[in-house]
Amino acid sequence: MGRAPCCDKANVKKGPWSPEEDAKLKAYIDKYGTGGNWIALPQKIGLKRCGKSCRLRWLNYLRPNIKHGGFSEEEDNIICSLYISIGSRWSVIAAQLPGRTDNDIKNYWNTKLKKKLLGRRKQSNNINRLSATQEYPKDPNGVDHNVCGPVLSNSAVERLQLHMQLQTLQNPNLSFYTNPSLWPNKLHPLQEKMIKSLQFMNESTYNPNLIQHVSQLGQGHNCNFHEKDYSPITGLKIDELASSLNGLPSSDGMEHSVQAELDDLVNNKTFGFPQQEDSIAEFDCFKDMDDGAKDSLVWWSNDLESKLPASSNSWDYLVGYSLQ
DNA sequence: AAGTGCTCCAACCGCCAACAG
DNA sequence: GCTGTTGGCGGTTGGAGCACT
Repeated sequence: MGRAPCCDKANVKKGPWSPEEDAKLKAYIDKYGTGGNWIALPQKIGLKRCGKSCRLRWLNYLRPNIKHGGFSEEEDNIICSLYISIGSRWSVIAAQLPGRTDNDIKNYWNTKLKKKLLGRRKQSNNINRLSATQEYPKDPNGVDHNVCGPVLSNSAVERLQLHMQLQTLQNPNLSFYTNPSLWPNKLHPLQEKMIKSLQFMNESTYNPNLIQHVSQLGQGHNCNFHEKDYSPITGLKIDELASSLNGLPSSDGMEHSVQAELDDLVNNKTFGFPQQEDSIAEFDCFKDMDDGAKDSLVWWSNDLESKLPASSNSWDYLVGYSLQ
């Protein structure tokens, strides 16, 4: 048995709001406020609308100081940076943009900004190919062991792709993605995984040199890594690379929740990598590692922590950091 | 001019967390 | 602690308007 509906669906009007309905709702709220109960409000003012619909109409269109359309370049940058950092948490993003609503930002992102930043050509095709055509071997228990394969979620891939473009635009010489001299001799399996994911994305944005570099490193993932194999990419935006990997599915196929990501970020924990050894062990390809190799996995997060000031445990810092 | 496809966005839907009783 | 109600949120849809053939 499902939950009771919030209103009598048969007796409520749906669809676009008329000017008269808008006027009624606005006049009432201006005079009395919402009364703390949206569900009861439409009855009080004689509107045949669902309370939720009234709330949405008020929040998105009728309340004062709402801006529609005409997003500035600065707002574009903020939206993009926050989307990369925290994903589709539109209410959080809207809170950083006075006068904008989450619905407006969501629509703007989905219809314009995403296309503007990622480009339309082949994006959907390649993303779909990535998610729909890849098949991974499973053991008899149905567990996917191919965690070294290109299995980033669409959201993670999209955010990563955006991130690459932004960083490359901002500082091509210091971008990990475009500067071969900054690549380590041997990539971490997760780095390889990330880059292999990019092979399925828009050809206009991934870096062929990087892909070639990965190919030259060999196809296999023996996962017998040693500390010396991972030269830290000194001075690079390792934090950004690591944060781009947020959303990696764990071995049970469940994606890291965005809330958990944000919590980790604001609490100055790892960027995309679990610090605890137990958590690392969840990745099947880490199971055969010796302790030293496991220890080497934390260099991304350690490097990040060295970059973050002690006072970075705040949302403001996170936003500022992502906008750098 | 008519048909078709695409874009945009207002509004809806369903899930979940918080809260009150 | 349990249950029902409400608010809040993100994903999705429907349709109006526009562009193209």
